[in-house]
Amino acid sequence: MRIGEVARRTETTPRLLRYYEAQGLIAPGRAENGYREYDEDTVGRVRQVRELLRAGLPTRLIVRILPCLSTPRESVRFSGVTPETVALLEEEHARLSARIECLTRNREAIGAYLTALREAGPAPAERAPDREPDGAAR
Amino acid sequence: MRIGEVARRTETTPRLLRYYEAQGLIAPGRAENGYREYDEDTVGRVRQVRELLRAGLPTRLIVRILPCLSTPRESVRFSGVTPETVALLEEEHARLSARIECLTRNREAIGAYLTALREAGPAPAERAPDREPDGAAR
DNA sequence: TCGAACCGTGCCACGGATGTGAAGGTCAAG
DNA sequence: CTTGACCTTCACATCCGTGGCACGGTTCGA
Repeated sequence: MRIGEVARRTETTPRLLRYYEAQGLIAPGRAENGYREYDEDTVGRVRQVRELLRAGLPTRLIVRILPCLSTPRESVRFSGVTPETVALLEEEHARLSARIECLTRNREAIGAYLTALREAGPAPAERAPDREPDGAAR
Repeated sequence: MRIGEVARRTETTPRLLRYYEAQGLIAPGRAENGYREYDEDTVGRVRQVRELLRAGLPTRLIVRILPCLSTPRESVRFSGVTPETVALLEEEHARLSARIECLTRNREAIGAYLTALREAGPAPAERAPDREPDGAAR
């Protein structure tokens, strides 16, 4: 598969795919004519990268955790794992946990606030009930 | 309290506090001589901001959710909440959920990988079993 | 065979985010 | 007066994601 098709299927652009390659996030092969040659997996991989980026992870980090996530689980390439790699992963694992915890705490705070709002008075009799009584959330 | 003390107590710098102010994250008063005047709450607020930033939230977002989180829960200032604000909060709530979900999924993938590693062969008879048998995480 | 569409490289630049640094002036106190 | 904390403003650095342009090679169909 060539770059254009991958771009279409991942809703990105060739430009961005080359950028990701430069960042070490994907590593396509090359055809004889110099064209990049992508396999099927790339599409999923790119999607995962994008998802992680949207979640706020920097590419640096993604580069490091992706190898352990993307390749098929079956083929156990546990052989080449150095203790350093393990330490790195454990560190990232902890980092992610901290991040998740923080986000969860704050999400819950927002949730609680919203709940309180709804209970305390959806319309303080001010003059409001004029629009459609049902508030379609966006 | 002046900027230097806040900086010390939040482990930041005056520079950064001015920056946060420019971003709308804090809003100190001013003394007659032009010096910024911070109240006690600022310290906690700054800490929370930093935490959220570390968790990967952009300041834009923090600016908007912070007002609902920081001020004391008792004094219910539910009065001035427009429907727009509520919608905004709901949106952010959803966004946070998505983010958390994504991070959780990937953290678990890392966790699973690590577990598999440990089970498959902590040391392929190379020379390892020497450290404390219990792995204190981190 | 010719052109269009595609791919390649390299480079420059923008825009926003999070900061940091430095210059130059003011204020308060020893 | 000198020192240190504070003020403002301009600039710079980095990262991430993009866009653009130039310039050349490849593929494919009319």
